[in-house]
Amino acid sequence: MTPTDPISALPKAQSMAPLCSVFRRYLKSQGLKYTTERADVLDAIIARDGLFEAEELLLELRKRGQRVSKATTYRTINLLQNAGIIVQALFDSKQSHYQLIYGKEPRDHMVCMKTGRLVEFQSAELTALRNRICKELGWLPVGHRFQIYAVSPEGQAGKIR
Amino acid sequence: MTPTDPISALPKAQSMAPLCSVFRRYLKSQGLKYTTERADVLDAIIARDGLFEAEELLLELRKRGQRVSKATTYRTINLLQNAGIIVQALFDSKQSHYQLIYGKEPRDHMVCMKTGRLVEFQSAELTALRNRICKELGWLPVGHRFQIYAVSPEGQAGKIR
DNA sequence: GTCGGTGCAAATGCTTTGCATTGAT
DNA sequence: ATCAATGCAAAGCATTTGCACCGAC
Repeated sequence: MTPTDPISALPKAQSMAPLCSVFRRYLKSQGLKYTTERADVLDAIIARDGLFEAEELLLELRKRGQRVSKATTYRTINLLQNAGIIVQALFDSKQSHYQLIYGKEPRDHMVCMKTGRLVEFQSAELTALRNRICKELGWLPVGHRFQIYAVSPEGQAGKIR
Repeated sequence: MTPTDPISALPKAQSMAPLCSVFRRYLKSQGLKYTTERADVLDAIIARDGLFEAEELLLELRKRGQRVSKATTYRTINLLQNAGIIVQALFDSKQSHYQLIYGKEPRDHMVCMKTGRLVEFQSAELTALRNRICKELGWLPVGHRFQIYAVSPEGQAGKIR
């Protein structure tokens, strides 16, 4: 798979410029403090490397023996959104789902309407199209979210339902 | 604007095969009843012809002098989702937003990160890309949701903030 | 030493539900 | 006539907030 492939496999762990310093810089710029709790939340997010919900983060933190309250976790999630490090993702769910996005191509999602299977993918073509649409309208692209609803091969085989 | 345009203007009111009969058929298939309340809710949705929230629907219904309770409105919204007539749309909002989708090309959304302005658009290219991605992976496309985050011309001009 | 941060528990607000009554087929 | 639908009010549940104490800079 090459970068020009419409669909490129996801690297399992994408090593990044230190995210924590990005967060620290954002906090400083806002006159806010970089606390251990906030660092712990970001670490837990990095450890998951994929979609997550607030409740899952709390579990991850507990598992790591890091004690961060529910309130602080939610507050930190909001800060990370403002910092442009994470974004909301996934429709059709009661709880908010988030994904790490800073410095990455957006990861798009494909959901099977029969089995519920969720697949992440990346499409350089989609990003290019998004940029073209923005350019035509005079907007400056920042990011996007793309979710496909479809029926997976298993779903078509009628193995479920 | 032609159908091959990446961005085609939205028809102001797209006349459709009778949506109510689609709904009625779905309800019958589930052993459910087509009540006046459910018809009223669907009518109100058709009248809006765009994004809406549950609360807005209630107002629309009141305006039309149709008395449907909040509970029934929410219940009908869920039925319409199951029937594939409406879907959820838009991230980053506390309330769920829905859009009429049955028999239409999906309408995509572009949100300005400075001013909050929301623009709807359609892209045939995007649908084609979606179909291609599905085909490559052996999935059957059903629909999609696409939301662009960008800065509008006004936002770039710094008129806000 | 100072503010801002944290944790707790209570509050909020959208959405769902239980139950007695009403109504579509 | 029957069985599901409605409306109301109460319950649920994810997320936010007020406040007293705590800790990073």
